[in-house]
Amino acid sequence: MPLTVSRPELLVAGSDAEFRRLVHGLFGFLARHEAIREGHGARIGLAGIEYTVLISIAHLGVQGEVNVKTIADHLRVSGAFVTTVTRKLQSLGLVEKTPGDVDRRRILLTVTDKGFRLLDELAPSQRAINDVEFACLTRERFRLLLEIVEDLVACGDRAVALQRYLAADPAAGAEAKIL
Amino acid sequence: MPLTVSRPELLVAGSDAEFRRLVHGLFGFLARHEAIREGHGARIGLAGIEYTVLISIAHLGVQGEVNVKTIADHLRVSGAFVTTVTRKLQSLGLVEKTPGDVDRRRILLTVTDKGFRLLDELAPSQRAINDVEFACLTRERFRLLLEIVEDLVACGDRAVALQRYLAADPAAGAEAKIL
DNA sequence: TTAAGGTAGCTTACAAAATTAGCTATGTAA
DNA sequence: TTACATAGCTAATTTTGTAAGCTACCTTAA
Repeated sequence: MPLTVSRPELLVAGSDAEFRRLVHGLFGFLARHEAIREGHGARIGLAGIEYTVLISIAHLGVQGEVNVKTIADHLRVSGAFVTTVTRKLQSLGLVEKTPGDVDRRRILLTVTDKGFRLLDELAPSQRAINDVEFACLTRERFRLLLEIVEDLVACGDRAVALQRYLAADPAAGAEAKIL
Repeated sequence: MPLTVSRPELLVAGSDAEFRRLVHGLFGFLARHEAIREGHGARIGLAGIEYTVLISIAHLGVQGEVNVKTIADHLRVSGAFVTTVTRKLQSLGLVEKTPGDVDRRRILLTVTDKGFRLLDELAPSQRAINDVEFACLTRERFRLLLEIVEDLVACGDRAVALQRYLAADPAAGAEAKIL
């Protein structure tokens, strides 16, 4: 098989196997994290994504106004989907949707008292489970990991941009060999 | 808002904001990685998941036999979905599906010459893009990150197990406070 | 100031992606 | 054998995204 990376820092004995193990590990961890979200939701009678939307509204609400687009961007799902999920949360009495005062295109999303009570109820087991999920992080590892991940996000953006550029170029294959 | 973790190693000035930033960053990076997979696929006329299945069959094939379940487990998708995608790849002449010889329930998946040619053709730009995506990884950071991620996967499994245990227990809320 | 064109946010209706459930065939162990 | 487990497939269902349309807002310029 051809190599999937060429930077020598990422090759071990000329092989990209370790590199691919890293990527696979990242996906594996995220899959577990999603399973745990699903479980948190189940504990309070919600689907994983419903719980995630609810707690996101609550957390983002601390720092400012939250509308449909805020949540869609934060969770990387479509706005239409946020419309659907928040309507369900509204019908359950956990979230309120009020037309914005300053900009009436925006729908202001707020968690109701009932919603907060539900999140409070969940918090103890959520903390216990998160503590186990991240038990392997020492203070130093936590600091390092956060730093690396934020750098990776920035590099990811640049990689997406490069890909877009190469896709536009008809002779991109040849060009890629030079890069 | 109640805290989502309680380990002091993960709290900064009594706040879990940095911790949540880490989790959000991990999801953000993976989203970019998926976008890049989509782009790799597009370059060879495949959807992202089709490209991913194709290259997974090729890579896993190096180490042993690959069947539908192998891929489903590796990519964490349902077996039924792998059935669908591999049928498409088969109809495109990129993958061969042959009933297993020793166990006739298993369907042996192999990449055809045409499939390998496609992957070879893609490889240069794939390498260029991956090099950019992971440009921020020094040798030492790569080593550290791989180590941390594999530990996190193991902790994730334990967290899922704890969650299952707490879900089964009616008085789990109280118990979680003690943990 | 106000009319016109453009943009942004939300929703509705529809389409696609992916899962679950149920079925058949094969393998395994009592 | 009989019973149970596993692999893959098909069909139905659920989940999520896309496209179109509506309303509200924001320029610009007459």
